[in-house]
Amino acid sequence: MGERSERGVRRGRTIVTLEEVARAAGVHYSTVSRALDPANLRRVSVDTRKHVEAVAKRMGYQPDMVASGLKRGRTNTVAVVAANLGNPNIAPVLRGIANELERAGLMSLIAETQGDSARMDRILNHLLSRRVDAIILTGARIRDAPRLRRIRRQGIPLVLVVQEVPGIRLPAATNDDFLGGVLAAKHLLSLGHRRVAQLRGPPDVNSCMLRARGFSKTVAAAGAVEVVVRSTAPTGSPEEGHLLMEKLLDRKGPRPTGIFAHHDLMAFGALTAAEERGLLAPRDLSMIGYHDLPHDERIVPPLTSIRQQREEIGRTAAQFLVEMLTSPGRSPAPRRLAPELVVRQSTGPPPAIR
Amino acid sequence: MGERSERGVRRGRTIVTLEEVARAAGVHYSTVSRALDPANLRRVSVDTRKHVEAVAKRMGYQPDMVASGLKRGRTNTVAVVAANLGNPNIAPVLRGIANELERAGLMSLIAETQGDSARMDRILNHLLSRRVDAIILTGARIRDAPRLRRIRRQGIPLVLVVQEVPGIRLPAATNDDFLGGVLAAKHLLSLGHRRVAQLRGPPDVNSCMLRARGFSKTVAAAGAVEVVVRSTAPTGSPEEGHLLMEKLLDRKGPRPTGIFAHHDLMAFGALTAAEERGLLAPRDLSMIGYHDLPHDERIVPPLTSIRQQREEIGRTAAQFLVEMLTSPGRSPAPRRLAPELVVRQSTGPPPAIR
DNA sequence: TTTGATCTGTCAAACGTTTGGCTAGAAACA
DNA sequence: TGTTTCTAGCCAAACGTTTGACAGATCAAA
Repeated sequence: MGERSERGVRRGRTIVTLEEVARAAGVHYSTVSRALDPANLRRVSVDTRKHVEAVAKRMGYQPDMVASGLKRGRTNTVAVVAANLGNPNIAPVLRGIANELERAGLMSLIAETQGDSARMDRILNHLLSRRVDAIILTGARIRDAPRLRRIRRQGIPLVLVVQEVPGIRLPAATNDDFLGGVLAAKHLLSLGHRRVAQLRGPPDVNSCMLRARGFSKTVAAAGAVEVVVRSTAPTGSPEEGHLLMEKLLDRKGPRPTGIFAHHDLMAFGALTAAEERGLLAPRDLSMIGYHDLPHDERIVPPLTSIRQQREEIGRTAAQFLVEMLTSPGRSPAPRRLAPELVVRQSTGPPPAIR
Repeated sequence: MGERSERGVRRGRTIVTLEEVARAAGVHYSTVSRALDPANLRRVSVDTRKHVEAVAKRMGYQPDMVASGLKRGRTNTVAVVAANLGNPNIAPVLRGIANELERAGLMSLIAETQGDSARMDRILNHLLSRRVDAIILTGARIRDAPRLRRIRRQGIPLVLVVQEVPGIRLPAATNDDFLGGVLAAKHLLSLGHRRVAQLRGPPDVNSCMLRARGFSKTVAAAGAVEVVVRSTAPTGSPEEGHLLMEKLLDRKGPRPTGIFAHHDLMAFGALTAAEERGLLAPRDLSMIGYHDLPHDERIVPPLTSIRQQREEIGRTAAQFLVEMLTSPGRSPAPRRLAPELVVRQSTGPPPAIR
């Protein structure tokens, strides 16, 4: 084995090793290792264990998880890769994940891709290189499929959250966005709207596609008319909502009275665009958003929206992961949690029948 | 050295090691290590380097940063510990940090304390155990001082961001919150308000204390009257703003006409509370918030607020860190970046002189 | 020819753990 | 007493890198 360092200082940091604790406790360092490892109860007597624990505590011993990780091939760390931390939707999901993982003795560390594929690649490579035990990916785009396949081939457990990616079967915990679209449509239809429209999110985002499909299908089944306006920009910003709403209002023919915006922020912008033409909700049109952001209540008019079980979605994803880690080979089936309609004042009966 | 594993699979993960690349390339594994390390240019011929690189690439070699970290005592990873990722203020700061660190070849990984001291301790211990190269802490509370001293004693570079902690001298990049308070006061005073009040954030948050001080001092210097209302709850939520505003309006005597809320969300709640009593901004009172959140424009009335250089604050903190890592022993002086007043429609002249 | 010097590359010892194997002694059993 | 079975603890080999020490070529200079 050879000589071991006596200094206890490395790169300016005070570091106390097993060996040093062992010397102070008068036992072999492997005994210290066992004494401090709850899984190794049988190999060390109660007295020794107590003694070693006391010495370790006194010396401020902190196990080196890098060394441990190297030996064990496991780091007890899970990486959560998020697309955009500015998205107010994401924090509760991350919290659900972190809390559930902590219960399993795992630590979650978060990285942000900033919606940039190149950065996502760098991050994923780094994390693989770091030998994290698993990866949770939130906000994956449809175009990320090849990337995900590559990761999965490495044999590392991978779970999606918030966004599924069609064409690649991975454990995923998401909101049931198809149902979300259905709920939005049903609400407008039940108020009497017969001419409706969607302000769509980006086509590369699976959840938006699902919302759109759920909405359209429900509208069609009821025999109502959907006015289609193509989405353009890649984000769910107020600016985009404004733009799409203008496109919609610029169309010839009778204008739709019920609008479903795929994102609350888009709804904000759309409401502004409508107001600029003298159209007020809910008098002249009804607006329903998506996500139930914290400010929906404060804006005028308070926005009807679709609420998701954000924390629960995160927790579910974490549970999937723990399941995969404890029984390798398992691959839990994707699960979609039901959203809920939150009615506020931005929706009402259409002007005709008022 | 002994036999090395031939399998290339560990815990279900396909892992290719230096040794395997070396065997395939027909050289010693130390040569592979050197060939792939840009710092070791001189020890390996161009031909060998090219050959090794090709083989490594073909085999999909990914260096094991756990092993490397153990040997080098450095992981090229910086942990960013955030109090609350739901705070819309924080994402741009994190982005500034991540982008600046990436330029220095460092990766930032984020953990969230959820405002819980016990969790913060667990996270910090874990990170120290992980041997991260440095820690950036955002949103530290005043009561965290002992905790921070403990970390610093371990010799790990530690930088504060967004919040300084009085009584412990650490490199920190923050908004100049004293100046923020001054700006808010000056704005109200210049509109003609002579009777003002603050809806304060929690006293355990240094930046709120600074805002309060800057505001009070400026008001006093101008000979105007500040009506004091004690803060109660520990968060900057709309509910708290609502509560404090009610407390303020319940007081006897002439009511203040200019209100400075320490957080935009508090301002939202306060506006609602005022409206419930028939008081509208800016007609009956002026409201100025803090943080310039994205929704300030959409609410009614659009909120006058104080804007910070969020990304720049993050970048500055990261620069401090890089400086500390490259020249150990250095401890950059705290830096406070100037905020900016953003005037919207929630402020105007007081009713008396209207 | 010797003597260096310069390049390339190999050897092997770490880094701090974990863990199978081993052994000394105690306890149990015949 | 002799044999077996436990128990508690030590020994040392890994885990995959990095890196100082060393050595075989090659080449130039003396």
